[in-house]
Amino acid sequence: MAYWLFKSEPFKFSWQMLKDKGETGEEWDGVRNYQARNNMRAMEIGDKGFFYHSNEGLEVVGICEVCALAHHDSTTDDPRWECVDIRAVTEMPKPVSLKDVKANPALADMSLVTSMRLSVQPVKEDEWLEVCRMGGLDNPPM
DNA sequence: GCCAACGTTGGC
DNA sequence: GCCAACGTTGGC
Repeated sequence: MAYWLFKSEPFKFSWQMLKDKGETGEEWDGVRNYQARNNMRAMEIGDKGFFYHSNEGLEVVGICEVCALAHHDSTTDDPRWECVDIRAVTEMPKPVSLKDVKANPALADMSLVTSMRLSVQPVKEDEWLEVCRMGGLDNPPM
């Protein structure tokens, strides 16, 4: 089991929109970055991820999980690009802002801080637990 | 809206 | 295979 972080600009695809998709989830298409794609290739069914709103909000708003392994991205003919499907699992009782993450020394090495522009990031287990704690999730999905 | 960071492209 | 040019991302 591994942990990840998915970034999205809420006016393009928001947490609310993912929740509305229900159990079926949504194809995480549109990624055109090798590192982000490789992260998705490494994902397994049931892997959990933070859902982060970039540009607006700038906070972790919820937790999602991988419900389909990496497959061809239907929004392009280019065979290089693949994506997984994700679905909403639970909402953060208290969204965790980028500011809060940066202010927490325990999260100084988190990709969100060190690789700001990467849109699909790996998250370490201790980081996962810490952000869940900050978000008010007493029993983090694992 | 600006701009810094950084990934990608393409000429050589 | 290098590197300059260019495009995009994303915080501020």
